[in-house]
Amino acid sequence: MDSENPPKIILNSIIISLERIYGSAGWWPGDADQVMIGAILTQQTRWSNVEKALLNLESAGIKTLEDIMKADKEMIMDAVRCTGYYRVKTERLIELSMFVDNKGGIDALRKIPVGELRRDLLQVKGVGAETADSILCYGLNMPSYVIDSYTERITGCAGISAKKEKLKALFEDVLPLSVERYQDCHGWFVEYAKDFCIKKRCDECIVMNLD
DNA sequence: GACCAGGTCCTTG
DNA sequence: CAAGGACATGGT
Repeated sequence: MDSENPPKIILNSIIISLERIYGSAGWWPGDADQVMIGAILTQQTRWSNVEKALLNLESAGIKTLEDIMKADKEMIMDAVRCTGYYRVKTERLIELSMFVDNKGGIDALRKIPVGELRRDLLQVKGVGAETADSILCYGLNMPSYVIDSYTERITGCAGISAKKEKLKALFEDVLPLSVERYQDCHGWFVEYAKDFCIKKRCDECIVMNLD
């Protein structure tokens, strides 16, 4: 499409179009604990399944990472079964909980510089780039842009052939340094992908029809 | 019944 | 490094 234009120009056009369609909306609900738990559970799974699992956990009295550590493992597995990969996800929840506990709790995390905390999070088994950035951006309100496969698909479709790591840098370059902005923008890409890239076809795609 | 979902880790070439 | 498999349930 606009493949002769620089990536920054293309990305700006997409973002402007998406904002016009979706406006802003609190896209990932919940406090820091709920976001962190959800960030693990949503791996390779629909959000509706995660919502069920979060309710299951709550019914079992598990609402925080601290609760995860104290809970019976079988109890956690039962609650998160509906998100798939429930054995590995249970282990990942426990790993993350222990990490946060070792750091002194969530309030202590907020005092760590975002780049440093991101590196530390990536050391946790089961926490990859997207999960780490989701935790930072939506859970702790720190400016770390989240790239997922939808974003890679949409930008690729628009002629930006960068992989996830490069895309993160590109988005953070183009967007103003604002957590709210990062949160909204990532949400737009996911909503857009769900609305147009899957059910509908590419000829209806704004990305392919930028003016 | 096939195919995909708001990934990540581990093993191979 | 890139590619391929494993992890697993639920919805269309």
